[in-house]
Parts: sequence; C-alpha cells; structure tokens
Amino acid sequence: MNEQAETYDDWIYDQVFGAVLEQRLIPGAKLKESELCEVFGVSRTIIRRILLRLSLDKVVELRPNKGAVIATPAAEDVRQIFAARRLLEIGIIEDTCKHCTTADTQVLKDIVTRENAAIQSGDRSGAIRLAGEFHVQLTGVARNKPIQELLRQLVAQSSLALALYEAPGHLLCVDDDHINIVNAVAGGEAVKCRDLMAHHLEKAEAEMRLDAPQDNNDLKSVFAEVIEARATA
Amino acid sequence: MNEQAETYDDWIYDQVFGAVLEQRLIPGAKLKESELCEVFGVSRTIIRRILLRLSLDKVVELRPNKGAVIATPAAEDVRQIFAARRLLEIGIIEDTCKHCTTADTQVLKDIVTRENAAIQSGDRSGAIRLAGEFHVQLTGVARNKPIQELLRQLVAQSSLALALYEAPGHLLCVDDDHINIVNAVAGGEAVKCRDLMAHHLEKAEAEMRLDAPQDNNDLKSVFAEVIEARATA
DNA sequence: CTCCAATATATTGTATCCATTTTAGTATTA
DNA sequence: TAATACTAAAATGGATACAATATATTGGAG
Repeated sequence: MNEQAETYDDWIYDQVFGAVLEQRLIPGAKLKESELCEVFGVSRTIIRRILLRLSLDKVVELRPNKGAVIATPAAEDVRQIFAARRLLEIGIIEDTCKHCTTADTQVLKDIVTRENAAIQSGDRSGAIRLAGEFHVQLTGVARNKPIQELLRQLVAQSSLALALYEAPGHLLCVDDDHINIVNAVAGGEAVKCRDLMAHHLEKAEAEMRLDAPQDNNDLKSVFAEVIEARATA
Repeated sequence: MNEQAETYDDWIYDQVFGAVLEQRLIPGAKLKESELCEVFGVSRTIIRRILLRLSLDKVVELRPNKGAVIATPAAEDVRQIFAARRLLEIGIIEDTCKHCTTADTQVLKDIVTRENAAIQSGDRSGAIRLAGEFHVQLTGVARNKPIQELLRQLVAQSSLALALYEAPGHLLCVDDDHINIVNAVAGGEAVKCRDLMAHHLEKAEAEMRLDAPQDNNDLKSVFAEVIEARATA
C-alpha cells in the first residue's frame, strides 16, 4: 500500500494491482505471462513470482496449466471479507487509541487530505488506493505487525471487490468518516471510535451492489437486453 | 494444516514446516536450495517457489543474496501474534457456536482424540501440528474463509514460536481445554466459549518462556556458562 | 452451414544455464 | 602470531531452453 515500493518486485506488484483498481484490468481478465514480460522488461521468472504473490493475496486466481486471471470474488466472499474487516478493525481500535501519537495523527490526516483531493479531481483509483492505505495505516498505529499485515490482505481484497461491485455511475463523494475517525482516535475516545468505525464499515459495504453480481466479462449478461429484444423480434 | 496436501508443492511445504515443528530445523538454520533440491528430487525452481511461500507466512526469512533461514521471531513478535490470535479467535467464536453442526463437532472431536494420542505417545511435533489444526478447523466452523485463512497464517507462526520458546523439558500433558471448547461450542454456549477460549489462549502464551529468549544458534549464549567460568578463572 | 475431429499454435510448467554475489580458504605481511 | 588482502569455491538471482498442456485453426463429414 505504500506509495513508493521498496523492491522492483513490489513495484510491479503495485502496477498490476493499480491497474485492477483503475479497472483497466477487470475481474476475469487473463494475465498472460509473456505479455507482462514485455511490459515490464523482465523474464517470466520475475512475473511468475509476482503472480504467485498476487494469488496468495487473492487478487488473482492461478488456474493450473491455464494461466492467471484477475480474481472474481463472489458476493458472499465480499460479505465475509467485510465481516473479517469488522472483526479486526473494530477489535483493534481501542489499542489504536491508546498508542496514537501526534506523529501518527499527522500521517493519517495527510492521507485523508490526499484522499479527498483524489476524490475531487475524479481520480477514482487513487481514492480507492488511499482509502485502503488509510485503514492499513490506522491499524498500524496499534503497533501490532501481524494484525496490520492481515488487514493489508483484507484491504487488497476489498479494493478489488470495490472495483467489481461498485454501483455503476456511483460518484465518489467526499465523506467525513475518515477525518472523524482520526479526530476521535487522536482524542483517545475509544468508545466513539468503535461506533464510528463500525458505522463506517457498514456504510462502505452497503454502498456496494452485492445483490446484483456485476459479471462484466460475460458478454451475454452485459448484452442481456439485446438478446431479449432479438428473442421477441 | 491438512494432513494430506493437495499439490506436490503443498507437500514439500508441509515437509519443511514439519521439520521445524520437530525441531530438526531450528530457527536460524540455513535452508540451502541445492540441498532441498536433492532431498525432494526437484529443481531449484520449485524449491524457490516454496521458500517464497514460507517467507510470506513468516516461517522462513529470505535474505537477499544470502539465502533462506528459518525465522527467529522475537519475544515481542510472539506476543503480537498471540494478541492477534485472541482478537480473531475470541471475536469469531460466537459465529462458530451459531454455525456448528454435528458433523463439525465430530471432526473436531476426532482431532482432539488424535492430538491426545500424539501427546501420550510422546509425539511432540504431531501434537503441535494437531493443536494448530484444531484451532484452524474450529475457526472454519464459523464459515468465514478469509478469517480462517488469516488464522492459518497466525497458527503457523505460533507453532514456530512454540518450537523456539518452549520451556526446556516442558512435557506436553493432556489438557481438557480443547475438548471443553468443543463441548461448549456444540452446546451453543457462546459466553462460556468466549471465556474458555480466552483462558486457553492466555495459558498457551504463558506456558512459553518469552522472558528468556532461546537463541539456540548463538553459541555464545548457548555456552554462556562456560564463558562465565573462563572469565572468572 | 454446422458440428466434430485432427492438426498446429500458443501458453504454461519445469529444468538448466550463466552472471553476480557471497563465503571460505590461503597466502602474505606487519 | 594475528590481521588483511587475494584467490577459489559455492550459493543465489535471473534468463533461457525444453517438455507438457491447453487453445486455436483448419479440414472434412453429416
């Protein structure tokens, strides 16, 4: 989630993941190894390593002998991912309140500022990325590395889900949730934090169209109306 | 954690991990790729893939250009791992109670039976492995795949820590905690479950010697007494 | 014209090769 | 003798070559 990746591997990982967030790679899209090799100017050795990491993070699905595709989490999967996030994020926020320093507050506020800037400039993928970074960074304040790492994985999956299940035409609007959470955390108001986070996560999940699976790759469902029209014609 | 691995990769992964549990591979031990190749009769391509997976699960540490070694979690890391487990396992157990079927109960009881058999036959690594499998399987009853996967990672790290920080000469003794938890879950006693699990995890952590880091590889600490004797002589 | 089978192409999976870096050993010198 | 510089061996990192599998194309039969 960090803006500048440490290693070249991480950079390629982020590039691919970023393309997912930008919806230039939609769920189901095939990731041909040789093409990725050309794009990034490396051999298949590197690409395969990154695909393995992406698959362990459930961002891509690795089908034996059939190549890698962007994962397509089912609605039920997304519900479970959000249930897991609620468990982790609400459970840890008390510790977050305890450990939050002024430096932490500053970092978090900075992320929120950049996030709002991204929203207002219409940079959807940037906004999703920064929202994810906010949650990971916030959790990191609790100073529990394993929990932060687990949340990083969940956030990656959430972001993918967000790209898949966004309400079509749903415009991102600036939302005070994140800044309110930062203020409550900085003020050490543990109970208020819990409520804010719980409400925020519920809202985030509710904004997705989990009832109507967006099967963007199945042309027959995309052009269902056309088929219907032709059938009655 | 499953006894029979699906793929050959998983099998090798489990073999290496098993060697850690058996303490035939102690933290800090070097994992030479070429030797692993000979052992398992595969090329370095396969071995390197498995080492990558093990490193992502924090079981081995991958040092660039310097090879892989079994990870050596610090005492503070272990505390954080257990804090994460408490958060997940206590938080999810209410759902576990709700969803538990008689088939689930049977599977869990079977694991506990095999675990006790391992303990009584002195099979330490088998006992650790089955204890881990119990926790993962129990969590799986709640029917939340992401949470189960996250716990699998934490349990792997816990097991490694157990091998590192075991109280020397601490004999495994049959303990009713697991079977009590199964019964409480089967009975749907959510509150009792929480208490049992909380107490169980605290006990498990307390049984480790986190105060005295077991640096089994640093000869100077292993032979500290000799050095002391020579200094005063 | 459509459907099926056979062949050809392309893609993935594994092993091997070469380059770079580290580590071990040896000799030299203070 | 101890320390250091130099050389040799070995291990890792990456790219490539080969084998196995899947996909696409072509040809033919119904």
